[in-house]
Amino acid sequence: MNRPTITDIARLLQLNPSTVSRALNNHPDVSPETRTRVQELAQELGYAPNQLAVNLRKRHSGLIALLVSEMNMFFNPSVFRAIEQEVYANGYHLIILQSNNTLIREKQNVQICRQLAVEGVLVSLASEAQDLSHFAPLLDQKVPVVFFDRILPQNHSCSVTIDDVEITRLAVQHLADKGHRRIGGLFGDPNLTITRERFRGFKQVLQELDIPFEEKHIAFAQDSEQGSQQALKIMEQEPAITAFFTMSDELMVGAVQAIEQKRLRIPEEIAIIGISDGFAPEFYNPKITHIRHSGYEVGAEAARLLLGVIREEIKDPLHVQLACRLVELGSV
Amino acid sequence: MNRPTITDIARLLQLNPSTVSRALNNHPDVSPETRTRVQELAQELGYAPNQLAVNLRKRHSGLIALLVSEMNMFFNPSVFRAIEQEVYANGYHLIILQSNNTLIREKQNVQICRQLAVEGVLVSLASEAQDLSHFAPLLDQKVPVVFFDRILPQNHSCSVTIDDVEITRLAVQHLADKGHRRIGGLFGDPNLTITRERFRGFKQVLQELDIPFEEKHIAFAQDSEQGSQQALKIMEQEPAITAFFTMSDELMVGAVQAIEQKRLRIPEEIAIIGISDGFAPEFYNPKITHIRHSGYEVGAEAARLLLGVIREEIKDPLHVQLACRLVELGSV
DNA sequence: TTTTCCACAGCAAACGTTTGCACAAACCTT
DNA sequence: AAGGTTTGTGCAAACGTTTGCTGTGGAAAA
Repeated sequence: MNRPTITDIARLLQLNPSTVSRALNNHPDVSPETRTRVQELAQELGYAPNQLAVNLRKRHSGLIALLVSEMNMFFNPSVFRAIEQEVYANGYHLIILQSNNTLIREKQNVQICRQLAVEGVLVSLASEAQDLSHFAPLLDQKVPVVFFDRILPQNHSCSVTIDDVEITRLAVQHLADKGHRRIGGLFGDPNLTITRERFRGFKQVLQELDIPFEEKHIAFAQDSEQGSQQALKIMEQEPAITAFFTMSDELMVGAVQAIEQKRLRIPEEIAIIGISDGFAPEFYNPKITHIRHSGYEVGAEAARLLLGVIREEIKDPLHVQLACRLVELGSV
Repeated sequence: MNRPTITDIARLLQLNPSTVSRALNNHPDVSPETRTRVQELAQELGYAPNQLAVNLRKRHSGLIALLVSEMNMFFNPSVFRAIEQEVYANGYHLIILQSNNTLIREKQNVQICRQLAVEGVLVSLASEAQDLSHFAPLLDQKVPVVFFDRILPQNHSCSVTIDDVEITRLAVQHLADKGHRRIGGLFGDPNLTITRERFRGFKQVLQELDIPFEEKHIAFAQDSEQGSQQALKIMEQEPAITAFFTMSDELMVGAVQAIEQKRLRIPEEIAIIGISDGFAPEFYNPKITHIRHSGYEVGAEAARLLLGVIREEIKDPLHVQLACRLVELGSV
């Protein structure tokens, strides 16, 4: 037995499909009597509108796309949850497209968005993306786009990030307050704005504190494993290091591994401070002191902005920077 | 400037829309000459088919839905990645629906699937779901459904799980091999089949090993926090406990917290063994011995099954149980 | 009673594709 | 040269809704 359509209901009730449609949508033009007749029969038949037809007719899809580099355990679940909730609460559905950090996939994903007639796009850029030209197909069609987390500075759409310079300032300042002056720094993919900003912040704060910046104190790494190796290398080249700053949970995990491998005690022999929005700092003993920012908030804010743009409540590109705070645990 | 349609191209080329359609779809009925003429113009205009219209006409959406309780860091990212990749590689798109573990939301989500005419559904059940009656709307329409991870036994669709009894057997056996006979057990939501099965396995293995089962050695908890409290309670009621078995990463984290709070050393004073598919066991020092199963594999297998059913390559309900293995690290 | 207006329902077109069928021209058969 | 087949294209309907417009009957106003 096939799904009933509006036309089926119309036939059964000796009505015109248009009347049935209006009745179901509570259009004022239809009498209360027919309205209930229609709605009751619809209920009885288990009628559900064919969204495909509605979409075509209304020329929209009810879809919002999330373009993301990849799902990993460190950042995304909370961001993701926030986005899904916000999007769902507003009657849209979310479709996920991963780029695996490649530009080609990101381009394809943009095309997919266009084909599916998504009504808005949330983007956390692939690390390969050096500019935003591949988003032109969407922007040309006036599809609202909001960038978050991994963004590029030169964007004319809304964006949501955290204040990367401020975040490193908080971290390094805290280390300095505790007397550390030889500070190792572990940074992520140098292609990402987020990395560049945090690195810039790091250098800036050192300068403000009159601590000389040294190349051999810092390193870039793509993941935990590399982070661990780089941390080891730093400690070997400069045994006088008394503290590590790590710009992400992944790198923090790597650094702790290296420290444990060196059999150094935290915080007595070496301190470590990170940036986190997840559970990772709580896993360790002592727990890791870190600057906390909320992935959930980033996601929620990004989704809210996007919905605002879709509803045309927001006209101009807004660049939101979320605040964060120092969480003192036992690692410094 | 609006997006060009097939009709636009037809007009420009003095052709019928149907011919253009066929040309674009490489239908053999169209001459090579017109085919290239059409395709070149399409290229030039940046034509992309209106998927909404295609969907309506073809009566499908190209969408696969993922119904999941909620995104948390412990299980889902890897499952999720696998699913997205598999689904994407086969030309479908993924839409995510969270139930927040409530039955109401799960019912709504089923309705949404029906409305959007999704072509297949992957389900990890909400803990409130006691039966599968609310999936009837989908099954009636012959929409392929595959259950994974959190399933119910009485299902007539495909399912992918891990062998829960076997997994606990491996764990408890390992503890016993190391001489432990007073073993605490931490279990999750008792409404879930996964919990029941693991609990059943736990008792069964104890019996096989001639270890008496005691109520006060075990507890159920919904999250890390509760897990920690319950572990404390167990240790206080029964100080002779020498080992903990935890059925999930969340609970393992809770148990370790409790153990650290009691200032007991792992593994000298108390052992712990878990079940994991993630990084959590690696975070600790010593790393936590655990039974490893692959979330990625679960996701990939579930997606493959679903695609098989969609393509009608798989006719009968298949119940796949994935293998797992003991990973000996330092906690036992 | 006639006019005006409103409430309600129907008609038909439209959204952009796809596809079964018809048809013409060109190509092979004998 | 007549018939049959192939090749390429067009026609029109269909997918299930929504919506501007038209039209009707009856109530209210004159």
